[in-house]
Formats: sequence, structure tokens, C-alpha cells
Amino acid sequence: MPVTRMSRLFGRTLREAPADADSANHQLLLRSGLIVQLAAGVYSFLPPAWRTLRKIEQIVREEMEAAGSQEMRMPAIQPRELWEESGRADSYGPVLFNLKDRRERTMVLAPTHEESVTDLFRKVVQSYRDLPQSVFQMQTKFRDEPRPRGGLVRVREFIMKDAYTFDADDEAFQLNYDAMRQAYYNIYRRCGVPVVAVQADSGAIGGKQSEEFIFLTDIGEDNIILCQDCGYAANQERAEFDRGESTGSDGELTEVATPGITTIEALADFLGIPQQATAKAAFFLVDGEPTFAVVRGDLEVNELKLMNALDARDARPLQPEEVAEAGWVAGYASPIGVDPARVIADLSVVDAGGLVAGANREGMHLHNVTYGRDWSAATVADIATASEGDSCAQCDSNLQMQRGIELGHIFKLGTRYADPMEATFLDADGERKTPIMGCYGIGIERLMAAVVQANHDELGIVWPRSVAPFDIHIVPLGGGDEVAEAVGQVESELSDAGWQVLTDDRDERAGVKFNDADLLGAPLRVTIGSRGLKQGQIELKLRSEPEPSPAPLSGALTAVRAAMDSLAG
RNA sequence: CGGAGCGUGGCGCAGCUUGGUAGCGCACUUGACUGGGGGUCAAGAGGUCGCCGGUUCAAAUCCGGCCGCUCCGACCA
Repeated sequence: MPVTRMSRLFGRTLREAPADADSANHQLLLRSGLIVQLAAGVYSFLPPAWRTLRKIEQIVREEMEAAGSQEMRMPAIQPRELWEESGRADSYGPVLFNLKDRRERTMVLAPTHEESVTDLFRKVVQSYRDLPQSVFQMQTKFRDEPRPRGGLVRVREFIMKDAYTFDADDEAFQLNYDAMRQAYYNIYRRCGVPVVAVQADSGAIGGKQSEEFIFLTDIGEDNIILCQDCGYAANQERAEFDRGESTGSDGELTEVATPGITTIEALADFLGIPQQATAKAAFFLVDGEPTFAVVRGDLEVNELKLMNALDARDARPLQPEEVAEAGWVAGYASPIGVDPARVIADLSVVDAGGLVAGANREGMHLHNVTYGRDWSAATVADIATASEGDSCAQCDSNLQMQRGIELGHIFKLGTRYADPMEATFLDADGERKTPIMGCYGIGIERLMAAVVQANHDELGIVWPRSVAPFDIHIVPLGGGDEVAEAVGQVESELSDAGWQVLTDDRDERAGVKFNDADLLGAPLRVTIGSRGLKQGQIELKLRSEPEPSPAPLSGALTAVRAAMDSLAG
């Protein structure tokens, strides 16, 4: 294994991080010279970073294969028709990088591969005898994200490991799914990143159910709802919660004047009642249809839940003039008297009687508004957002909310793609059936960013041994033949033993070399200086430990092996 | 796409309010001293001040347009 020399390494370390780096991992990746930005959400990966990415890929590959999946490769350039066939050309539309070939045929740069793998399946698989199947690839994905952010966390070009499974029935599918799930835990553990699996919304990928693997960190962009007691964990976008007891009474419906009171907070203050005793109206355009959503005053409408409840593809809040056009009075809107067909109510307002709601007249509210008696809705569903302090639906403890980064997402696709694309197989009974599909993604660069975020200190990166660009960072100190000779000896001993060695052969001061070693974060630093050599000594320092320890030059290999073995991974 | 901010040597920044000579720290080159936690001295190299247009005798600075990047929101590995 050739030794890498710092003087020859492509890339340089920076003392100060570029100003647009926010998070620790982004700053360290830039300062250590591992990545360089080319455009918003587009990065180059310099040699050390590429080493790490390849190690991560190798871990992923090993775990995928252990789970029974076969590596393959699908094209990144795809005809747009494929996406029309699945019906995702529109829903995925804005994110698709479109391009035209010389014959003016519209192609896309693939953001994911459900379509192409389903196409592949129908061309390759005919019989139940061919099932189950599990395939994966590691390949560049392209997504024209509305907003790249957070360094490597959200980019427009990235490597994804995406796996796909095909099964004859649900039972068989579950086996594939469970194997993948376990593989994911293994991957993150081996990369040194703690994760929690949470229930998630499957979003643009589709399907019935999905789980995300989340690395909990303040720099995360997802809100995760967690129950410490029973272990319930879900993305806020779909987290369930218990709405508690109803507070209102079911007295007679009466009007109350509330001039200038247009917010729930002001209303509760004005009437001296808790916000839970009010009903909140919110207006959305759902698949082009103005929709009146009602939740209890202390809650917020969750647009994703709203869409799911209505089986809709698109939802956005109504503009004030659109609200008026629909005949509703913002600030004083009431579900009473509104066509029930356009009303959707959250569970919280259906169980609770006697709420204060708008009167559909400027400056007026109603007391004791009760569902079923005074109004009704076409749809009653869970459409409210869970947040910190709400009660757990499973065990009644208080839910907590934390930020997190989505490092992986696994989906139970069912027949979401096989149906529209008419992928089928012939079963043992001679009947044509539709395969049950699953898909499973991991963003490789994002995982690297998480590794750094989870493994750093104020001096730099503290790479886990499993994915470090270099195992051992040799720091020669002082000139002279004695040092050069000892360095050469140790270098070859270590690299012959299979370690990946980086030697700082630059004519720099000790401080510069030590600081760069800390920044680059190899698990073990071996210092070879003229001072120590007088006693026949070299010095070993684990990056994860504060203090170095001496070792005899003659026993360098043994000492290094012991030090490396003391590390996890 | 809505909101906010920033574009001045490789990196971090000042200069802009009040137009006139482009500056500082780090990094870089050469030499000397130095040599175990970002050293000192000396001498250097390096900038169409994001782009286009306007105002002006004169624009980094004022005005307009555009582009790029970052952050906050709607979307996701």
C-alpha cells in the first residue's frame, strides 16, 4: 500500500473556514480541504474525501450483499416518457433536471430509479420462480432542489445507494424489508453515526408506509417527535399524538362580540379561556379546491396530513382574497353554515364539545360550538401537527421534539409502480400477479457529513477508524538522517501491514503539523522526532484521546497494532 | 418561488455613509534566523473591486438591471 505524502496531497488545509459554512461538519470538510464547492449544492471531493466515500460505499455494499441484494447499475439519463408512465412526471416535475438530445427528445437526469427498475423488472422477470429479488446500485442522482443547503446535507448532485426488492406476496416482502432494515442499522453503526428509525411520510416516492433513519442533531432539517418512555418515534410530518380531554361544555349556542380579535391567542385572552377551548379555521387550496380545515385552537394544521386525508396531490394555504372569494371571513370563520363537503375536521374538534368558533361575521364569535349538533364535516381525520409536550398516542407520556438529518429512507411501495407500469409475473397457479415492491435509499455524501458531525471536536475531525481517509498520520519532527531513516522504516512497516499511511513530509513547524493532523483527524498519529529518537522512542497518539504515549521505535508495529485494536470499528 | 443578507487577491475581512492613489490578517514565493502545538525578520508575487449599463472631469464607492452565493420558509437521501 503506497504511503501518501502531505507535500503531494491534492488540496490544502485552511486556517479559517469560508464564511458560508454554517455547521461544524461543513466547516471542517472545507477547512480540511476535503471538499470544494463548484455551484450551489454541487461539490468536488478531493482525494481524502473520496477515500472516505469509497469506504462508506464499501460498508454499504457489504451490508447490502449480506442482506441478499445484488449490485447492478442503471442509467442516469432516462427518457421522460418513463416518468409519464408512472405518473410522476408532474409530481416530481420541478425537481427533475430536463434536457433534450439532438433529436429534440426530452430526457431527464434521474433523481431516483423506481421507474427504471420497474421497467427492468417487466423486461426481465416473468415467473414467480424468479422471485424474490433484491438489487441495488450506487449511482449519482440529480435533483434540482429548490434550496440546496447545509453543505453536503442537501445538494443537487449526489451518490445514492438505492435498493429495490420484488416479492410475490406481502409475507415474502416483509422478509426482504426486515433484512434491509437490519442492514441499515449495521451500516450506520459501522460508520459511527447513531440513528433512530422513525415513521415517516413516503412523499414523492409513494407507497403505503415508510421509515426514515434519522441522525439526531441540532443542525438537522427535520423535526422528529420522540417518546422517551415507549420509544415511539416519528417524523413530525406524520407523528400521531393524543389530543387529551375535551374542555368545553355543550351549552347553548350563543354569540359574543369580539371586535378586532382575529387570532386565537387574542381570542383566548379576550374571553379568558384556554386556547384548547377554541376552534381554529384554516383555509387551503387542495388539488384546486378551496378547503376549510378545522383544528382545536392550540393546534396547527399539518398540510401533509391534510393532503393524505384527502388523498390529494397538492395543497397550499389560500391567499386572503381567495378566502373572501370562497365566502369565508378570515379571523372570524366558522364551520357552521359552510357546505360540509368542503370542510375537513381534526379529531380534536370532533370529540370536544362547546368550543368558541367564529361566527362568519366580522367582530363576532360563537360560544358552545359543538360538532354534530351545530356543524359537520365531510372528512374527519388526524390533520393536526404533533409538537413538543403533546401526549404520546401509545403511552400517554409527554412527547419531545428534536431536530435530525434523514440519513436513509426505506419504503413499502406495494404496487405503486408495478400497477401503472404493468409489471407483472405469472404465479404458480397460472395467474398473472403484481409484485410487491420496496425501495431503500441512502445518501452517501450526506452520510459522510453526518459522520463528521457526529465525530469531531474543537480541533477537527475525529474519524471513526472504519471510514477514515487515512489510518495513520505520521508526523516527522526535525531534519536529519536519523529522523528520515526512522520515518522510512516505520512507514514501510505500517503500510506493509496494510495500514493506509499519510506522512507529513513538509518542512513545517511542529505546531502546524500537529494542528493539521488534528484537523484531518486520522485515528492514530505517530510522531517521530529527533528528540525521542535519542532514547529510541517514538510517540503514539490516538485522535480520540487527549494524551500521547511513548513507544519504542523497534516495536513500532506492535505498538501501533495495539493502539489501533483499541479502537472500535 | 416568498422573505433577509452578502459578492473587494486562495481564505477571512476593512474601505462604500461623505466619489479622486485598493488596504489589513492568514496563506503563497525568495533569503536568513529558528525548530515538539499555527515562530521572527527582510524582500516579493498576486486584485477586470461579480457582470452589464447609467450619472460624473472622475465610480469599489452613487443609480438601474442582471448573475452568483448564503440564511429563514414551502420540498427530500
